[in-house]
Amino acid sequence: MATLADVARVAGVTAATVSNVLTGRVAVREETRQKVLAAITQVGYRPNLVARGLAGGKTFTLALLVPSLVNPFFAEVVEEMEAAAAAHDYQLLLALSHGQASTGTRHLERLASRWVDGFIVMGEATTTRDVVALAASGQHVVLSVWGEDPAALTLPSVDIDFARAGEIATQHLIARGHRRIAAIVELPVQQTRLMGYQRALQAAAITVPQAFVQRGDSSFVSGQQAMRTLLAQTPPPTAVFAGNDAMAMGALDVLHDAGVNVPTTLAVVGVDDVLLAEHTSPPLTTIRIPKRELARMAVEMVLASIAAGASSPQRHLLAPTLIVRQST
Amino acid sequence: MATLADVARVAGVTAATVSNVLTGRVAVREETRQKVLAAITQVGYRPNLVARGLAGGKTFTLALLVPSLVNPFFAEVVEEMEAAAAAHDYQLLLALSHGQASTGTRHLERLASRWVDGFIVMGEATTTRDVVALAASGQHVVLSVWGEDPAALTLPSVDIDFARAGEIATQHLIARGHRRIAAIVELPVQQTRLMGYQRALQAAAITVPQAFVQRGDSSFVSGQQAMRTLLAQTPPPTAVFAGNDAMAMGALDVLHDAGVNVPTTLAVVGVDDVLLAEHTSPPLTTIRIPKRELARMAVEMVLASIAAGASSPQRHLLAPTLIVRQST
DNA sequence: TGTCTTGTTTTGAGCGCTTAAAAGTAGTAT
DNA sequence: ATACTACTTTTAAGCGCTCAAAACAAGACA
Repeated sequence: MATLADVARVAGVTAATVSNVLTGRVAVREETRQKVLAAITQVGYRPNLVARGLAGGKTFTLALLVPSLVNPFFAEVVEEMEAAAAAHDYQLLLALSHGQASTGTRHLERLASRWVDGFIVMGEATTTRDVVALAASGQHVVLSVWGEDPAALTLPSVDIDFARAGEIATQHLIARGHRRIAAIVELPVQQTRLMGYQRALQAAAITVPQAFVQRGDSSFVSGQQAMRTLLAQTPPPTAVFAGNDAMAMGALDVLHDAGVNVPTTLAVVGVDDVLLAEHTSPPLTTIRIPKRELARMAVEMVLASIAAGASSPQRHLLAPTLIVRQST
Repeated sequence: MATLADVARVAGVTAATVSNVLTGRVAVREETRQKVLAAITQVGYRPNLVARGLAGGKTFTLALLVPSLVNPFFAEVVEEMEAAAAAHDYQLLLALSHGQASTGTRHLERLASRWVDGFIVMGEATTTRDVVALAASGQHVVLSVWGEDPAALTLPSVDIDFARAGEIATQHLIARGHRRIAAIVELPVQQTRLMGYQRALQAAAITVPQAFVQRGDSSFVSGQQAMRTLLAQTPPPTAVFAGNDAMAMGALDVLHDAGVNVPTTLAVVGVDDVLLAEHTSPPLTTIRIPKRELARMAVEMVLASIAAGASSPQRHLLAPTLIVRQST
């Protein structure tokens, strides 16, 4: 691989001049510039980013620590983050905790060895203690989808207003005339959605039996089970708010098999707006999460933090929107 | 951030000695070793991997170029690759082509600036020309899920035997007594699956009308459309081989709405074995792709290539397996 | 003709680490 | 006491690039 020195030799100048041409930091006579440019293409020079990183203290790399890619939510957000980073000529170093905070911690330790310019840590892929320590050590960290940990409040973050998601979903059901509204949520992960659900009910002065709140684990199967339990109650609910689309789809499946008409007899609303939600029968009413905005904002925030040299602990809360289809 | 020199000062030795303790390349007296180790924890030293990369010529980073993460197949494979890489203390630099080969090319160019020790390029995320050039320039490249391009045959690769997938799916349908077997495939991407389908038919001396081969784009919706077209034929097929599960699910959906009994009147088999395949009604018979093995092999292969200094152009073809459920 | 400017290029140090070779430091054989 | 060995540690030269400061050139000005 050709180096700066090679280019310099061919162009008959010094390495510094070539560097000046490349960075544009210092003016270079046009004639020399052309000579250097010609030499660059002649020897097929490509800058060594490692050397540049060492000399300049910047690697143009962002570390992204995420729990998992099997979860399509994260997969989609990561996809967008990559695009956003690439748009700023940044590369993404991907680290997955695979659902284990200890794995996330280990990754963070390796990454902290002055590798990357900034960190985006999502979905509690490690402990709050770790990220706070990381930020305290002078690294640029942005949190995303981080839940309610008060210790994390000092760090910049961009989150989804999941309480609002639960609230507008439930408000929608109420507006449709429902009063016996059940919920299927995974706790503690979906705690805030549940709170939004409860807030909406309270605002409408509606009370529901304790057993109307069923727990799931965000999977299709758990949605099925919860729905069966809800159907067994007397009287059963006339509407169900599911914490995510997978569980909502499980519920739809059970209702279908049980011959319960959706939405006439029982309405269902989910959260996520996954691709398949449009194609269930009936098509699923759901809450759309602004994943793209989430991704872009997170990237912009770390980059801004890096550019500014310090991070202003801004906290953004992105609002979800209701997508009405035929399940309500 | 503390440096080697800081540690050296505290331990009362020279930087080289600290380096020797760290790398273990040269023996160090036990007493000195302890002093150095103590100094390391005292100053909270973490090696600067950029500097190490520059000095040692190895960055312990692998570049992963993939078309997209929205496709759950890639998401899952990337997840496994990350785990495999991490197990070898390697980090993954993620680059997505977002379905555009030109984007992939651009990524490759940046990455080639001596950044990474090796490359894994999947799903034709760039042109074969690019990867061949990359390998020719001395980089360690492993291809995966690369289709049939003869120009790529010189490069090491690990692929899925998709022809075999189409074949065993079709053989399964034939064994179930079907003879009027249709196919829904995305071309050219799923060309090999189609070939496997045709091979199985031919081996059983079965001929089907031209119109039994329908094209889709791997989406749920395209599966629906293709299925409607197939149902309109007289006589319609008694079995359908779909190139992936999403299209198979679309087909199931149409059959369900049309009141066609599955599998009695019409059998359906997909490819992928996505999580949801187990939960369709009826549960989908499909072909499972060994994603984990694919991921692990790809990583092992680049690492082996890096370790050896040269790449042996091994080509691995992983066999898929039939998962029989209730749709056939 | 000598001194300033202004514009352009070079010098040289340094980023933090690795590594081969040189220099010490015993301990053992002669 | 001297020469050899076997260990340990240090020296010093990079890896490829950036960047501030110095050096140089040449035209402008007095």
